[in-house]
Amino acid sequence: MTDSLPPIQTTARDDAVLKALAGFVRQEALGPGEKLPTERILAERLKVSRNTVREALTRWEGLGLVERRQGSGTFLKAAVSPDMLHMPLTLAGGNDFAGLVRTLEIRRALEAEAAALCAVRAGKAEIAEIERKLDIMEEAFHTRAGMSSEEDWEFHQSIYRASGNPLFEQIISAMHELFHRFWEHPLGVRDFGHASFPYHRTVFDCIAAHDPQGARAEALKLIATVENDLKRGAANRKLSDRK
Amino acid sequence: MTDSLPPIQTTARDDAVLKALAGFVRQEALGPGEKLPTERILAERLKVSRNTVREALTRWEGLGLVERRQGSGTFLKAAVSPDMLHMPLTLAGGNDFAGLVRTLEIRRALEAEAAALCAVRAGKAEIAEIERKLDIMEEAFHTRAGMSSEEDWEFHQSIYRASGNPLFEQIISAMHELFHRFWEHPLGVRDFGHASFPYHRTVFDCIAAHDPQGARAEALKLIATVENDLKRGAANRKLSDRK
DNA sequence: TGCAGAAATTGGTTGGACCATTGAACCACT
DNA sequence: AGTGGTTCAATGGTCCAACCAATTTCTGCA
Repeated sequence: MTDSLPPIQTTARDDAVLKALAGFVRQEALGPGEKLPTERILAERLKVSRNTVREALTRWEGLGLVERRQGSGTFLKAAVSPDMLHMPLTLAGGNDFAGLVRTLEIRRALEAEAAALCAVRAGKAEIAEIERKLDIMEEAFHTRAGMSSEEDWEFHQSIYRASGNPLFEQIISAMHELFHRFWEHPLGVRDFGHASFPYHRTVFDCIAAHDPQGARAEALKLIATVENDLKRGAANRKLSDRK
Repeated sequence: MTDSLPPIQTTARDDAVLKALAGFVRQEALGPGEKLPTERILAERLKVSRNTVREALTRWEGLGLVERRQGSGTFLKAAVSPDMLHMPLTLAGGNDFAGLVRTLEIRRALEAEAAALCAVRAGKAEIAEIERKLDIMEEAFHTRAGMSSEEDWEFHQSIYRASGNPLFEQIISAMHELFHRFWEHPLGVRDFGHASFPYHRTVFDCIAAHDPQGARAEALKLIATVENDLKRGAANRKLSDRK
C-alpha cells in the first residue's frame, strides 16, 4: 500500500556538485585530457566547502573519470555527461589465477558476440580498418617471430569498435587493464598466444563475408587457444605474486 | 626493460586506510549489513585525519561496498576482501532507449555463456535449485496469467550462480539494477515477456541434460523474444522520461 | 641565451568546530 | 501496557583555516 513512498533526500551536496560539474563539462565541451577548474575555484563558485568538492571529485576519481595530479590540477580521463550511469564491479579475490580464468570466461562470451555483431554491422570503412590492424599484426608476427601484445590488442579493439556497441570495448578494456601484466606475459608460458595467431585471419574473413555464425565460432576457437595456453601455464607455475 | 618499476607512492593515505580497513573486516569476519567503526574512531586508531578516513570511505561508497547513514553509522553492503579488484564501468548517455538495447546485447552474450557453462558444471543440487525457481515462476505465470518479474529474475539468477563464475551475476545484476524500471515495465508493452515464457523450460531442460550447445541456443532464443518485445514497444512510444 | 633557484599554483592532509539526523532512554498521559 | 513527546548522546555531513608536498612558472644571474 505504501509502496510508492521512496525516502526523501534531505542532503545531496556531493551529487549536486557532480551534477553541476557535469553540466560545466558539457557546456565548455571539455574532452579527455583537458583540465578542469581547481578545487578552490569550484568551492568558491559553487558556494560549498572545498571538502565537499573533494569528496565529489574523489567519487569521480574512483570511477576512473578524472585524474588528480598534485601540483598540476584535476584532468578529465574519460568523457563525462550529465546522464551517465555507473556500474562498478568488484572482483572478489580476483588477484589469483582463478580470477584470471573467470574474466576470460566473460571475455569469451563478449568476444564472440562482438565478432558476430561486427559481421552484421561493419561497413566497408570498418572492415578496412580491421584488416589494416590485422596486417600490422601479421607483419609484426613474422618479423619478430611471435605474438605481439600491442598489435594483437589493437586488432581486437577495432572489432569491438565496429560492433556498434561501445560497451564491449569498455568492459573488455577494463578487464584488460586489470590483468595487464598477466595478459601480456601470462605465467611465463613461452610462445604464449602463438596458437591463436591463425584464428585472427579466420575471424576477419567471416566478418568481411558478413557471416555472424562463422565469426562467432572462430572467435570462440581463438579464445579457446588462449585458455589452453593458460591452463598449460597453470601447471607450470603457481601464481605466487598475489601481493 | 624498466616495465616493472611502478612509481613509488609517496602519498597513499587513502589506499592505506582502505587496506587497513579491509584487513580489519577480514579479521573481524564482518559480513554485509554489519556496522563498522565510526569515522572518529578510525581516524584515531589509524592516526590519520578524519577527512582522510572520509575520502577513503567515499571511495568505497562510490563502489557500492558500504552505505553511510547519518546518525547511525557506516555499514557494509557487500563482502570486501583485501585483494579485491575494481572494474568501474560508466555508460555514457545510457539513459535512453539506445542504452537499453546496448545493455541487452551484453546480456545476450552473457546469458548464453552462463547457460552453457551451467550445463557443464551444475551439479544435482544446483539443477534442483534452478528447477525449484522455474516451478515457482511457472506457477506464478499460470495463476496470475502473466510474466512475473520477480520470479523470472530469481530463475535467471539461479543460473548465473550455478555457472560457477560470480562475475556473470555481478555484471547482469548491475545492469538489471540500472534499468530496473525499464526491465519491469518496459515501454508499456502489454504482456511484455510473454513470448519468452516457454524458453525458460527449454533452457532448463538443456541444462539438466548437460547440453551446453542446446542451452546456449535456447538462451539466445529467449533473449531474442525480449528484444522483439522491446522493438515492438519502441515503435509505440518514445522514451520521454529520460530525466 | 641558458639554467638554477625563488615564488606561485594546486592537490593532499590536518585539526577543530558546528550542523542534521538517528536511535535509545526517559517521561507523562491515557 | 501503550502511545506519544522530550531529551540526549552518537554519528555522519559540512565548513573553515592553516599547512604540507608536488608541480609549474617566473626571475635573475652567469
